[in-house]
Amino acid sequence: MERTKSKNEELINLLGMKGSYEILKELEKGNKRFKDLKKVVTHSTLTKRLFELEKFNLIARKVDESRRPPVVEYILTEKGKEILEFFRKFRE
Amino acid sequence: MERTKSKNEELINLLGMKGSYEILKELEKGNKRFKDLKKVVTHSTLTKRLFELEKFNLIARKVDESRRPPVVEYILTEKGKEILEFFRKFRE
DNA sequence: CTGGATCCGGTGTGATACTG
DNA sequence: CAGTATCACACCGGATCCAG
Repeated sequence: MERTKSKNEELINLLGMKGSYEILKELEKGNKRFKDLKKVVTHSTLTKRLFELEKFNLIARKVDESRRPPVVEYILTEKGKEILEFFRKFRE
Repeated sequence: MERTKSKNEELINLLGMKGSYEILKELEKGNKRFKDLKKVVTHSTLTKRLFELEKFNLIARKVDESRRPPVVEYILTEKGKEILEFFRKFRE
């Protein structure tokens, strides 16, 4: 019964997890920093989701190392936009 | 932080839950009965998913009452097909 | 500010037993 | 055959504390 999940199925699981959709929607409005995204999801959940969303290339990290402390921005990728577009279709 | 989820978000959650994708893919091959679907997911999980998938009109139940015991078939709806189509796009 | 590590409680999952 | 009920367990999410 246990099967190895395809990349596709893992992506679906990720989208279903808490915070994923909220983060993507927020980034759609424009690039956001960690502290901004915390308004939308919990700290620990945010940490985990950001890591996974980046792994699937739905978001990208932009780090400015020249600043102290470094400034990190999260950006919605094209793939991320596509996914958001799709789910809009199923609104009623 | 806690918000009431939109129908759309609930649908995403459902798709991310265990068994949803497996059931839809299986029904894509043709109508299936409860016992057939058990090959794909656990008994208890199957019960829950079928109920929720039907609630969102991704699948439909067809019952033949004339038979003893009644024969129940599950069918993939148009909406269910659309969803499967989309996720195919994200294959690599 | 941007995380990581940990602990703890709630919830989905799985196995099993039971019913019509 | 097609479910329902129950219970134990694993895992996810939330809160808190720590670090660069």
